[in-house]
Amino acid sequence: MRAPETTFSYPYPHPAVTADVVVFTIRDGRLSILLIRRANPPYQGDWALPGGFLDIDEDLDACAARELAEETGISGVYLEQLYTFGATHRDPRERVISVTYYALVPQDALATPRAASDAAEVGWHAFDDLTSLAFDHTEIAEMAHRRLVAKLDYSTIAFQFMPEAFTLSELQCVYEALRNQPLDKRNFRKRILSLDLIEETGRKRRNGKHRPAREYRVRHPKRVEIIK
Amino acid sequence: MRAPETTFSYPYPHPAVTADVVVFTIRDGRLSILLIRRANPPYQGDWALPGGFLDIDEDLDACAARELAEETGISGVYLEQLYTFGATHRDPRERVISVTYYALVPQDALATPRAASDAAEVGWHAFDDLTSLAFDHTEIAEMAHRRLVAKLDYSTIAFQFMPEAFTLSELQCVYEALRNQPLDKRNFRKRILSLDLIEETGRKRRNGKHRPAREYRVRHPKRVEIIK
DNA sequence: CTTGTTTGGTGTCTTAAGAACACTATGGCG
DNA sequence: CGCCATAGTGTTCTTAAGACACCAAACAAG
Repeated sequence: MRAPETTFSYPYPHPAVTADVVVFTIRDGRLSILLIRRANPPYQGDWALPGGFLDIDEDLDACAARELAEETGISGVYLEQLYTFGATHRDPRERVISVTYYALVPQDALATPRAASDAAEVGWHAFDDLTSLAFDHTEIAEMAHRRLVAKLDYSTIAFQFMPEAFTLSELQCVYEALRNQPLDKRNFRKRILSLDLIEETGRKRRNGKHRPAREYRVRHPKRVEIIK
Repeated sequence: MRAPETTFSYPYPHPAVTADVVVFTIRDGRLSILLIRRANPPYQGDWALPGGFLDIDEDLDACAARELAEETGISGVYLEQLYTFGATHRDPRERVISVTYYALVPQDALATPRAASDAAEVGWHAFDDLTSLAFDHTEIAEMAHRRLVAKLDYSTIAFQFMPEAFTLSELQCVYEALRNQPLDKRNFRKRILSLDLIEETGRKRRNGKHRPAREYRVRHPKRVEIIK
């Protein structure tokens, strides 16, 4: 932290710049996002997206990744720039330009959110149950959702929600949660397998008193490709 | 303009924010973009995208539209936010975050670019012939191009290049210039007409010593819809 | 006024992709 | 050993996309 008497001066007014992140996962078959309850004004007590101010010598992507790690303990996940919001009075304190990102966290993820150092409340919320968020964060979350759903159809982005090993039924659940509609099992498996993006691990998953399912893994887990 | 002794101070460093615009049109069947030759350092004499600093009480979209109008005389065209570039040393003077946009200008457009008040050189350049631009503007232009080509397939964005009245052959030329490949005339017309987005004006266009072409207009010229 | 040249305008068949649809297989449990 | 729950598998039909060739209208030239 800087000494309080230090200031930074410019010949023209400059806005502040933040990176804010919409963190998605699938929990119990429902699309959910990670929110932080604000400890201070403005919007004290409201839920908000994780994020924070850009360091002056830090790239935008790095800022988003750092804020995500600091505030939620999540790192190493898929992170993509979404859109930049800068309406003049979106933050009552000063002019703030928010460069927003969205992140996708694998289902299982040990990624149980750890509270930030300042012990703010952090938690997953089903996307469909969102009440209104701080600032313009509701609008941001909705745009992230539209982008995510759109990308389902022409990229391999859904695999970013999967753990290292998974079954085809689990993968289908993810697609169904995102599209909010049931899919035909045979058509789904046919299409996914024809893409040749996943392979069998050779193991089986026993998940109850019924036939066990084959386990699969993604061939290139970090890659998000455009398909079709 | 402000008095030079005025300064603006903040307890933390703030970056500058600009809006820069990739302006596309189709000229002589070739995709072209509008560039400005820089009159001052850095990159003096190089070609750059139109754009400039955000006013502190101005929305981002308004800034892009204003800079476009001021520097090129173009207004009232399709304008969409593209991506935000903020690498730490992309501008040698100070930390600058560039919120980029792309604009589409109708073919005919009286939109002959008028030079800005400071009489900088402004001109159209075929996209395929671009040499390297100032700052990271080459990268920005390439991303805008990728976005534009992608949107061709799932939106009605191409109509933004068309004048009020046009022929199907002209429309096909636009698609061919953007996709950089010839299209089958019959299949093209079948698909376009089946979308029910254009209608005949009733007039014909005489364009030489051959059969005249029917004129069409877009039903909702300002609307860009997602199709399929 | 006939002919040639140039671009405008049209339909059918083939092929590929997506949608609909129902039964057998395997393991756990009682 | 029989029941229950989820895993796994092919075919048919429908729809969209791609390939492909000729006649029409205006003008110019002779």
